[in-house]
Amino acid sequence: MRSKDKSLMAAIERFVCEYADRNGYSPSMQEIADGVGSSKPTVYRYISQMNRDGILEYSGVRNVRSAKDNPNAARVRIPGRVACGLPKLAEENIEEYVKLPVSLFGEGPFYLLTASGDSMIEAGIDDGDWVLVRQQDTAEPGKVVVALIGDEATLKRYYPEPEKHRIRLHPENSTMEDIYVDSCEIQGVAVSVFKDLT
Amino acid sequence: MRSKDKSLMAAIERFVCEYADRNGYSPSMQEIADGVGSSKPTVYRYISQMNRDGILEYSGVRNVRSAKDNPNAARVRIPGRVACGLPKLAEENIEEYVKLPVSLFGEGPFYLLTASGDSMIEAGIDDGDWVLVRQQDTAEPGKVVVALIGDEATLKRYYPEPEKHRIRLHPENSTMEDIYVDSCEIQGVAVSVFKDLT
DNA sequence: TTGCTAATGAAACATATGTTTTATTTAATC
DNA sequence: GATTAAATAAAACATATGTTTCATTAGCAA
Repeated sequence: MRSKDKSLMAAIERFVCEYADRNGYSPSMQEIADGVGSSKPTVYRYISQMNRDGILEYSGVRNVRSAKDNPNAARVRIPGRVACGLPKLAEENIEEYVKLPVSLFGEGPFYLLTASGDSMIEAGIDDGDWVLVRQQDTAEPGKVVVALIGDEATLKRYYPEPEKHRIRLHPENSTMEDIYVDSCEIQGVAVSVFKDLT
Repeated sequence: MRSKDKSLMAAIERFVCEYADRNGYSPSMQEIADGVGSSKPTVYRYISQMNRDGILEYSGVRNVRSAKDNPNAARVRIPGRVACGLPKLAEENIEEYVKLPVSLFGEGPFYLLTASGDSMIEAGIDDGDWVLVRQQDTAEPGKVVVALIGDEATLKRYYPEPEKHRIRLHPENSTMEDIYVDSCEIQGVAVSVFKDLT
């Protein structure tokens, strides 16, 4: 019983990354085969397997990319800018994608919201600002989260109070009261604010 | 005597950029043709011409890219983060480059500064924030500019008062006084603030 | 060693893509 | 409107690329 060569897998992944990094586009099966000293069918089988395993993404001619090792830009989804601020993240609601440099904002998955209201002005989040949100369903205490309260998604600072079996959601606005909920769905953690000055 | 359709050229360039930005790889001739409502041979001829003209680079299957690398991403320089805030824009002082989507921040040339001090807190610019600056040596009244006062570069709101032969530089901090200068060198206009929330 | 199983690579195959040809259409000019 | 030259698009063509087939090879176990 033989098993597929792990070192060949690693070599393919490395070659794909380096080729894309150097040329800006993906290599062909033949080029990969030449690069790693194998044959086209073997590379094809490996890449198909690695695609199934999620190690890299393969979707047609000259389009194989490492799943994790994104170049240096994180893909950011921009949902339709709905007034209430509720992010509809179903694929069909995505208005556009942009890329933001990992070196400044870190790794995704991200989406962008436009902030509405003044509940977070003391955290520097004003009405109309863009908020870059890393999509995740948990958060560390004290982080600014996108929390689903009822049907509305809002930005609040997140303070779980497990000893009281509740969660405190803190608006960064001294004229507003904290909100207490038994539980809430976290849709992401705010990473950065983009404030237009023009 | 007819001449090639400039708007089709622009459409092809735009389609190529948007496709690449969205998908991460180049479109095929057919896809471009469908996208711009033309035919494959026509697109081929346009792209060949545009390649000769240096408008975009075409080098084989599924590899056509805008010559300006990626027009949907503006190249942004990040100078060394010097404490005093003075942007040293000589090429050798550039620490790194990042790319930011034109759709969010507009066209460059940009550079990034880290804000220091509290003179602009009422404009939402706090100590440690990133400030995206479009490099230019003039500004409209009321804009936040990077102004060189003596040897120091500072962020202030720009109010020329030509009738008094002076320029008023306004800190967005009510505890601070306006600064009046006869003239000052403008190094750029602040476009956006990136505020880290993590 | 022998037999078995799986991986491999050469070749054949299928498909996608790029390129050229050619007839047609379009727009400008007279 | 007729003439002309350029641009266009349909089709044919050529090539590159991906995919499958199949005989061979290589490893593993008894």
